[in-house]
Amino acid sequence: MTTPAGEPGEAVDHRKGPRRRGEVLQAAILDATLAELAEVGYWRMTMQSVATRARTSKASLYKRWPNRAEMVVAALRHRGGGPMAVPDTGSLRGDVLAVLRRGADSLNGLFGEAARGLMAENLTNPEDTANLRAQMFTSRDKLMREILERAAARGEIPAEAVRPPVIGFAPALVDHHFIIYGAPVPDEVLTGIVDDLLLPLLTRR
Amino acid sequence: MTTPAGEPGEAVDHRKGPRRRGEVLQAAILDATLAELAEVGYWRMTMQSVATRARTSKASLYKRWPNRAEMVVAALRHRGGGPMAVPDTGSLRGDVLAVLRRGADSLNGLFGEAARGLMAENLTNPEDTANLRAQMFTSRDKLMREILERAAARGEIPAEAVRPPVIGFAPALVDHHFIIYGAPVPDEVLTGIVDDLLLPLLTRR
DNA sequence: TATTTTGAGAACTGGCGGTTCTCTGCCTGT
DNA sequence: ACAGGCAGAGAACCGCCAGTTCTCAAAATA
Repeated sequence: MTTPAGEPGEAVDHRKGPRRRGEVLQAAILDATLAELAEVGYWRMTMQSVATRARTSKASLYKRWPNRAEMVVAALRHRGGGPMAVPDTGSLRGDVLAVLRRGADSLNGLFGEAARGLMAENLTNPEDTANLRAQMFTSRDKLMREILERAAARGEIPAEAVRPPVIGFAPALVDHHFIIYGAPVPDEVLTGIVDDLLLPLLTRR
Repeated sequence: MTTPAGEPGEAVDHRKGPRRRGEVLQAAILDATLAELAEVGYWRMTMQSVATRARTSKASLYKRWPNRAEMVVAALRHRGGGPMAVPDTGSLRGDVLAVLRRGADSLNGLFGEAARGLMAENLTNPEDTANLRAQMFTSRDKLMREILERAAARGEIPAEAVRPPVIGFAPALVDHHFIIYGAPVPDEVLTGIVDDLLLPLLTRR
């Protein structure tokens, strides 16, 4: 969130003034990307607007990333917010809700704005973004799996209930709600998924 | 600006063929839209390409619909394919699978191509398309509800299990798969949803 | 026949993605 | 210390498409 020179200031002609390079410039570009994303949203953000805000040129952007989508992905990664810690509330319900709430919170903010744009881009040319897609879901699935296995170890649910479709469907439904109805995803949706679907399914006998 | 062609300037009038109007023209445009949709897909279809294929002009398209999305919706409606009949296979599993398969088949074809494009458009400006969205889901939910209630009447499942989250989540998961992984949606995904999630959830005791 | 409506066709505006070209500041090797 | 080269700045440029507007003529109407 540093946003280097802040907002004001007229354009510094870096042909004369200090010229940034390498990491410094890269960071400035990514910060500008995040700022644009937050300020005008994915769809009003153009390569030119990012370049201008970072006080650099489009060419410098394209030297680093082949298109807007990859630049946005890099910006999100740059911001940090790595894989979330596995919650441990002591109960399956608490753990799952923590994961879903954290996911929903992300979608309600900057990440959601980006995700919305990237998803549309993905719908436009599905083949170009297969790896991005995979990468987005594996960490989440691993998280859910861990939670469920711990619940099984505690005896809260039968171990054989932890199967692939069960692992992924709760977050998928949150995604779906976000895609179809947009942000914010109400908390009732999350509790509904957990209490009406996931828990009944797992604790059946 | 200006450039009102002050002078006649020798117009090339090779518009000699019989000129269509009204409904005939409208139908030709919608057919051309469907053809383009099938041939090059939503994203390579341009207003110009549709106009050219229909042997008309962009102006005639914009006279009828404000943008590509609405034109595509009109084209799909023009093609027919109204609400599907409620399946009655005698078993809950059969009925639900019939609904899901029919939905998946739609997504695998022309409708899916259009839906992909419209969804991306929807992600772009969510507020402009709220009604379209609602219209798409209500009929499907009604269908599922009917199937579940019939199963409850047969005694296959407890009547109190038929609650809103349960009604909608199976088709939502099919959507999600389509959105994330594209078409075609494998049949194993459908049977997985039914056998690993929906049926265990409904028939638990 | 005279008039009105509507379609055809093309030019035009405006914007954006992406590329390329030139100029020049900054770094590095010697 | 200096030369050479790498890399960034800035702008021009290409292609593409959405959407608009203008003119002319064909079909409908009177």
